[in-house]
Amino acid sequence: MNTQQTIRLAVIDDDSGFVTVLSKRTEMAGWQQRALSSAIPPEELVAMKLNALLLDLTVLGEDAWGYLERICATLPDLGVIVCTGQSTVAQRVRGLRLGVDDWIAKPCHPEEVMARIEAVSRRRRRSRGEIEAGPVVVGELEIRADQFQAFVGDGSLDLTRREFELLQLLADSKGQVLEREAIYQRVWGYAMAHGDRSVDVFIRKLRQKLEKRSSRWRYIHTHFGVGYRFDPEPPGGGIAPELAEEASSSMESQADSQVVHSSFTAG
Amino acid sequence: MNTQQTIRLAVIDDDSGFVTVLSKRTEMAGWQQRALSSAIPPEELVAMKLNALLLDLTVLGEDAWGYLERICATLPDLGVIVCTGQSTVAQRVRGLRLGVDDWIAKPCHPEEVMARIEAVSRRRRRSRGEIEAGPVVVGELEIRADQFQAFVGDGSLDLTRREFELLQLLADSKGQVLEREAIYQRVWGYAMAHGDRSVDVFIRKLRQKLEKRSSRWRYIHTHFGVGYRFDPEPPGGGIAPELAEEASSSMESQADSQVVHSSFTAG
DNA sequence: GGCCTGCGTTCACAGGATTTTCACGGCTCA
DNA sequence: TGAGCCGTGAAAATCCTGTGAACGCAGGCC
Repeated sequence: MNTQQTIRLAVIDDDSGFVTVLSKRTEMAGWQQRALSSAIPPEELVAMKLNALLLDLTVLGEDAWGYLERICATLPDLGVIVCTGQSTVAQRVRGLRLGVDDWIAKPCHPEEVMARIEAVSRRRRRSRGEIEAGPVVVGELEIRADQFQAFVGDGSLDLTRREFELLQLLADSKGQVLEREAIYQRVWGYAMAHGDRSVDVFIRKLRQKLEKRSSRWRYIHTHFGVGYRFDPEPPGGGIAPELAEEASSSMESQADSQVVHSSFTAG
Repeated sequence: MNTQQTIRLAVIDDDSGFVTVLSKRTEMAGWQQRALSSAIPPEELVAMKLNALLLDLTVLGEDAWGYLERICATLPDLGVIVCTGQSTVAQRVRGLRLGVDDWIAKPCHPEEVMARIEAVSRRRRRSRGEIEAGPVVVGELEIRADQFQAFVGDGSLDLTRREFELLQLLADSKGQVLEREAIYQRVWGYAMAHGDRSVDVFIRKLRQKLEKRSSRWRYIHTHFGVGYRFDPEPPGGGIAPELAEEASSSMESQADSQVVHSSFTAG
């Protein structure tokens, strides 16, 4: 089950011997490694699309904890591994609670460091779902990821990049309620800032382009206080609004909630 | 967001001193811990619905590696942490590559062990796109934490956020009597003000949406002067005690029918 | 370079949905 | 039987979402 994965790794460490030895091994393993001599803003790390970040606390200097915290908050999907020569239990606990994934004591063997990076990165396999397959069809909607285009019934939708990625995510998670934070995380690639309304705005744009008439939204449903759910109503959907409420439960049981929950058994 | 996560942990270790100390801390943190003296089949672990498994390799004896491999294959969503007194780099690398998430050297500080378990669970959860656990099924009720949705028999319940979180807590504590303070603490995330009736109001809302009208409530039972208990079975003495114990999962039986009060660490 | 255009982001506000509070009456238990 | 507790309906307060519009930025064009 352990398919070889290509890992994009950045190392922040001034111990050039260690970095050199490690980079040789990672290169042999086919990883992409980037050596950084000092801390760089989390925003720049976002652009690097890393799987993992290995850093020596001593390089960070004064604001090491603050930096760690910003990193973990901004890039919750990034595997963060700290290595230090000396550290106390309290420090390690603090770091791990802050969001660090692993904490290694130096001196350490490159092979073990790599194994730990792999362990931490294993999760990436599934999280950023590989979405290359054939066209996705949901109701009257058809999404062609390869062509970067979506079609609804008669014509093609003219979607911008973000709109398309959002739609793709929604359609890919048909039937599931997605939290705003999760949407933002997966479409934008980093954590949502407090008070950010971008998701809402893009949902509106999508709705405008996607849905015909608007007594009730047809594809994108709001879950108050939570997020949004993408689900096409049963075809032929001429339910009168006042009847809809009565009918909804039985309706949904048939069409709506065939939502497969493959959740636990990933087998 | 909500409070810290409740972790369901099993420990396979014969070092009773270590296990005892750890269990005290985990209990204080509100985790559910189960101590096992020897390896048990992966299938039985599945039933425990664990977040994490902490094990000492030496307890496993001969077939330690085979057992580890089976565990990791059968329960890909379980966080596995190995702790050993002595180990070589090769052993650690082998374990980590096999699917083990973290490898800790003994002696180790309980607090750090817990922090590492948290880190591993956090990561596991993220990898599934914030999926907490598989669908929880209680009687005719099914709760999908990942989707913020609950289904009862024929259709899906339309629950608000608080309602859902309350239901989730209740179902997760099936059979236990929960004090109002404890409920409030764990759903709202902070202490309940004197005279606050919010819990009662939300219990009513849940009952309205959950239960068919009948003389007695079917799922949520009131314990006068104490709180509420969630149980699809008839209250008190519907089934014989020994059967009841058999029926509930082994993890839950230990806490079964005992009052849980608000001994939660604030913050 | 300067201008135009399209895109993504941010802001403010109104309308609604949800949550909290309150009052009253029925219920439980000593 | 009485005091305290719980269920309930509804008002009040709070919070969330939909929406229009403005802003800043980058790329294309003259």
